[in-house]
Amino acid sequence: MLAAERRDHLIGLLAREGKIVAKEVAADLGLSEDSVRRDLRDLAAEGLCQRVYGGALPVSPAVVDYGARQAVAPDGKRKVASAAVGLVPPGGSVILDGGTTALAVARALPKDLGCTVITHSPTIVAALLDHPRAELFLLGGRIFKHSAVACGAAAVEAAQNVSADLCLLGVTGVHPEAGLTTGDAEEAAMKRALSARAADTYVLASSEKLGTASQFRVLPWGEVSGLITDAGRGDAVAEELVGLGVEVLFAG
Amino acid sequence: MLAAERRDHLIGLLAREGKIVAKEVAADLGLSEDSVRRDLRDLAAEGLCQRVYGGALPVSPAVVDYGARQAVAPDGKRKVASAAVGLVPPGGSVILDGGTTALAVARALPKDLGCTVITHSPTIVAALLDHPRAELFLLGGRIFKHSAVACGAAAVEAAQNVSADLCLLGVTGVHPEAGLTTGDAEEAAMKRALSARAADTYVLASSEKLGTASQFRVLPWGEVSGLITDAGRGDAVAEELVGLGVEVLFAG
DNA sequence: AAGGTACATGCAGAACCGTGCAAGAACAGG
DNA sequence: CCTGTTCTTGCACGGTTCTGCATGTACCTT
Repeated sequence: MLAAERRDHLIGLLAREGKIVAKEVAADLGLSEDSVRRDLRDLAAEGLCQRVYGGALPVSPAVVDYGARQAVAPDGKRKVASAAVGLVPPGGSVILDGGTTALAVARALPKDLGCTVITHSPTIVAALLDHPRAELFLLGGRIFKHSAVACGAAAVEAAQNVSADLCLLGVTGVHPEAGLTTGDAEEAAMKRALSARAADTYVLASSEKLGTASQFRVLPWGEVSGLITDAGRGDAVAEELVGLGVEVLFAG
Repeated sequence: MLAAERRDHLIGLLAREGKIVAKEVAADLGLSEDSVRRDLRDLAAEGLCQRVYGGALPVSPAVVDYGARQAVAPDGKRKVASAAVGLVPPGGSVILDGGTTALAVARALPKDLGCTVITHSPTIVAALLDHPRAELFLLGGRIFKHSAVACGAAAVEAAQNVSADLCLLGVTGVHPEAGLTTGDAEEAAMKRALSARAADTYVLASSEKLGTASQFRVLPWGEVSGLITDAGRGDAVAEELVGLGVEVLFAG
């Protein structure tokens, strides 16, 4: 048994079983406990495991259930997200808004898609860390805890320095007359700033938002390229928007 | 069952069930009540649970998952983090670096502490979203996926617009001659930029980093206010640093 | 107040750890 | 092919830590 092979075995064991007992492993592999202990010591020094009395534990016990804790988006948002992913130009750049629908888009992005994602949401960044070919650019600023995104003057200013092919915007209200609205003035301003930096802006609108309006206007219909919704083709509000000349993409 | 594993189990149990009955747990795990009691005593001494007659309760019913979150950081980092939290001036501002040790600091911050936290790490932001009285400012820029922080020219530039009372810096190498080092040039530059914006800079150095050096220098000893480590008072490297005039805070 | 339960402490045996050392394997250079 | 060096491995040893039991005390319940 090669030393490196043994190390890999230990790491694998740790991931599978969640713990390592030096004595047991030594017996299994038919070598001395000293060697196992030495390996564990080395791994711990590299931060790959946590050495404890009797064996070792993963650095973070949470890794075991990591996969399970990814909450699934409601069906509607997932449909909208899938359709939105289709608009992202491979090799191009996209500005992703914050919010749960945009997060669904991030999660729906193919893992090996090569593109630049610009966002003011730390959550979106976290969701895309494991996309090796995606370039991430984070817009900083004061954090609005309510929606966990950067807003305010600094964030708007940071947005002035980027541009992109596409902007995917989440809103809370989509109304034929009121236009696109959201519940916070700062957020509305930020969304405007983001939209202004992209060639095309599409709005992510799961069906429950159609026909509703919030307090602060984000954009009038004239300044968005289109709307993505999971509402059916017969939906009254959607049809009204089509009548106004809005390009509506029916997802699902 | 490993001793450390048992401790984690207890913490998890406490978080899930809200209480621990020593007798039951001992029977469940098939070991003596003495061991369980000893563990509970130790946990209570670290402030991770409240010892009561018959078992244990969470330190505060409000923060049921506090202990569980603390548990994900290895012991050394947790100690360093606890000591670092003591340096944060209430009502003041602190620049928090990225990395697992800094994350441990964020998690160790009292939930109702009123202060301004400036960081280039989306992960840190996420960890502090549930601190209602903490003001968060995120420094944006190109995301380095390896360590999940914003780096590069834009991030350094963003840092120029902030200042703080304290900067808590994580590094990968702490060496008496080589100074503070890290494995990436961009990150090193970013750390320098952060440090320059704070009145005081303290380095978070869990014991396994003492005496090691990485490729890129972050700062020489003259430019840091002090170092926080969980190494013992007799540690050779720590003592050498004290001899060099570095203020070393022994957490423990 | 009394009985039972939980607790802290001390102790002994066992398990575990780090270190030093020597034997052997792998390897580079002559 | 031989030789010296380096690295790895297993063993021995002294020290540390853990564990269960016994004992006397503190606490809760009735």
